[in-house]
Amino acid sequence: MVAQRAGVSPSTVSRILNGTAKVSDDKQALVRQVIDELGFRPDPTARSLAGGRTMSIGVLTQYIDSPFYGEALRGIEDVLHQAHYAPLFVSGHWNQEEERARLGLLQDRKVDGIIVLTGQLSDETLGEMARQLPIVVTGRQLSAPNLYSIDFDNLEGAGLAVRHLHALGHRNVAFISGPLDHPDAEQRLAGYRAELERRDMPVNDALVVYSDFQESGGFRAMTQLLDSRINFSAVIAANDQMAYGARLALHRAGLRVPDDISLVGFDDLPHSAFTLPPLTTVRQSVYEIGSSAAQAMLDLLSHKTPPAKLIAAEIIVRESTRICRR
Amino acid sequence: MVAQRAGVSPSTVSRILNGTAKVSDDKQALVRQVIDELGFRPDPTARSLAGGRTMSIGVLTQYIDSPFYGEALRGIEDVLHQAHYAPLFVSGHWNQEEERARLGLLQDRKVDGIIVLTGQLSDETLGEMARQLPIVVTGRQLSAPNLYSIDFDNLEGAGLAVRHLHALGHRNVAFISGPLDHPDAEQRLAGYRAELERRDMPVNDALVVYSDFQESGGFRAMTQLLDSRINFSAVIAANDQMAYGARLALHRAGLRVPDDISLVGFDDLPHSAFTLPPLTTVRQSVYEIGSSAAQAMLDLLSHKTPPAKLIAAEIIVRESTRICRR
DNA sequence: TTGTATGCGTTATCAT
DNA sequence: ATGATAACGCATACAA
Repeated sequence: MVAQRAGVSPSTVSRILNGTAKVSDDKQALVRQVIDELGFRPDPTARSLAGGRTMSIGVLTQYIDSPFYGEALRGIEDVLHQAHYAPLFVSGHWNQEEERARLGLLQDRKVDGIIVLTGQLSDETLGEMARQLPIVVTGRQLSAPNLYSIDFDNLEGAGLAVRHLHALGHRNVAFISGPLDHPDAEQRLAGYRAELERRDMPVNDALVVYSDFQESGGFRAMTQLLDSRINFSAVIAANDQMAYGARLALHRAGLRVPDDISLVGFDDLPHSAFTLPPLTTVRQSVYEIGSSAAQAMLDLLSHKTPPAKLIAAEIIVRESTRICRR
Repeated sequence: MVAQRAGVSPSTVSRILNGTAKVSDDKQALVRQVIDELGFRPDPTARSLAGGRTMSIGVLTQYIDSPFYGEALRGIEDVLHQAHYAPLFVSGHWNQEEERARLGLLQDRKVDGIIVLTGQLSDETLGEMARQLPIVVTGRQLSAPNLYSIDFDNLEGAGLAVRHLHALGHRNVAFISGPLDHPDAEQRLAGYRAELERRDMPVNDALVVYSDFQESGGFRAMTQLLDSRINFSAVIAANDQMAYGARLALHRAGLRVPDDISLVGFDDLPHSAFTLPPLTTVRQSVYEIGSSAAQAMLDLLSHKTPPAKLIAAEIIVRESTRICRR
């Protein structure tokens, strides 16, 4: 510790930096002066070894370049940074083994807590981990000590889409689902079905087709729907990316949106306001789920109980939907 | 070191783990066995303090959710992970001060090297930092000891776009540029101008309009171009996002793409194959710039000289361009 | 080839 | 209120 050039002991300096105990004002001032004369910066590495806290939070995402979760990462980063924590991002690639491995890496690096964005780990695994360090997880609804979960209101979101279409007079509404091992996909599909029943609209398994949340998958799904010759006047895609693909497939088939078919997406990606036609879609604040998750982590870290929270959905009506004319 | 339950000294274990020196095969085997009996994992935190290496590489990006740089992050992550390094991502938000601050954070955390994705720092600043630790930077062309730069061939990329349009008979080609303090923007514009001159096409400042690399900015830029009543049959946008916005503005103005106006973008974002019409665009492998940057960092770390590299561009011809019929 | 001793920069536990 | 000292978990220089 170069700062004992101030003529005091290392511990005194440490106390000043951390506010651990009272230090007389004169020494306080002296040390602070020496500190910025020398441009001294405490070494987080050593701090971790000694103090046990690394001031970093592990964040398990699936793909670091996911257009969907990207905003959540930003929310996490913003909130954490204010609290002088640094996020450590790792990717699980929707693969259980990889998720496990990366989580191990995070534990090795002694992160102070872990935020898990969805993923495929079992609730038990998460519960066990929570005994080691605080966990915040999205896309689930479970609670355990030291574990906090926060989720989108996917059910409501999908319901909103159906309601909008229903109000426009649509009755036969198809659904392009994501992969069912993906919690968001499963919930969105459930929300669609529930709302259909609530409104006495036809619930028909043939109206549901499964895909992969990608543009190309949406294209294939739409093609499949068209080929099946089933009757529908509107389609809901479980995310915007698939909606883009579906929209192109419709175009290739000579069908116009929204004149022939109404289309609604899910997520409201930045691009969606600029597609042709601009896409009607369900928006959930992905940024907010990130920032709330980070805030919850901060709460957990200071032994406060974070408030329960469900991120609201809203429907953004643009030009890809219109009154059903059949 | 619990592993001295194997009856050997801590140093021996350390040697085995790091391959620092020869160890007899029998002890080798014994220790390894004890290691995974105990499920022992070396603590990176302590390793850093003692060894001086943190096995982590700082990555300065601008926005963690940038649709453009996202793939680069993935490339970095993939390569680094194989070499047992972990990336530490921080965002500069296109703001010099923030970039500086975040870089400071990285240095504090004792990263072994830093990868800078573009940004606004001066070459000098970077050069100085390179005296402290290895730096890899994209979007510049500078060389200094311990500093490696890698870049897209933006000039060639823009040239490719012009050449494609020229071959289709277009002569009056407008250009929607990004902000000029952005290196990529500046180079792409220069490439456009150079190719125009090379082919004796009209170089007219009124054909160039400046924007912000966002969809909304592309919309405004296109509107501005249309309002100016200048004559052009094709437009190049300096990135795909602005092309999307421009495309919508064209539609609002009752102009068809490609029938009335040809449009080419830049970046080939995943969405671009699914827009209406699918977008002709210049592709550069962003993933590759990430992976190459990471590889270069690894080379620097092992005191090898990374090969000079310029990431090639190619034009992806889809349906937003066609023969000029004026 | 292997063991011993020392140090990395800080926090924490004692004393004082 | 402050200082001395141990400890964090490993790497490394040196000795054997």
